Amino acid sequence: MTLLVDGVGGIIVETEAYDREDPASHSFSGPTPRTEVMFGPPGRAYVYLSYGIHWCLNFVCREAGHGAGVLIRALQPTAGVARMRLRRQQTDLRLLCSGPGRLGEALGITHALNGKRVDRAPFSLRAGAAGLPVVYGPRIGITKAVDQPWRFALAGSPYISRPFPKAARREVK
DNA sequence: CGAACGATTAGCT
DNA sequence: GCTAATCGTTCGA
Repeated sequence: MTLLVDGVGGIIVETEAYDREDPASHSFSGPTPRTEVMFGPPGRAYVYLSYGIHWCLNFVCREAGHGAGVLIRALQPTAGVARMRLRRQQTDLRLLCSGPGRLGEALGITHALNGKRVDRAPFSLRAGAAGLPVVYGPRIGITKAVDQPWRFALAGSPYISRPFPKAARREVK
């Protein structure tokens, strides 16, 4: 899909899934002031601060109260590129949104968007091409549940945050 | 109330 | 490949 925030964004090329019974998920230990949005209705933005520095964007998934989400890890920039370059102080297109923190900075994600519906302004979400090859493998930067292959990406995209292991699986979605 | 810990990135080796 | 930067959240005392 194509994700825009205030008209700025691109094609989602990398994501990770997090679920309630998942030790790597913020929702694992139940609702807290930080994670309560994850336990609300689906289709909302869950925004959290990573390492005290980076605002990261997730979409709340599954039924209300479940506590699942998808971390948006990378975009192929297509809209508002000049604005993203300014925000990121970065000219290389491939380094604009290739990682959840970079993406957050490029799209102007802050805590103010936490809990907002992703089908309303300032968000825009639009379906893109179907039938593209998807690779999946281990998630990045976690220490628990490392065996869950819940990182997904558009196969061959140069805009993902890190390469996949050689053994990564592939399927057509 | 204090301390440890990150769903990361940038910069250097 | 390794590490500092940096601060809200969480957990134990």
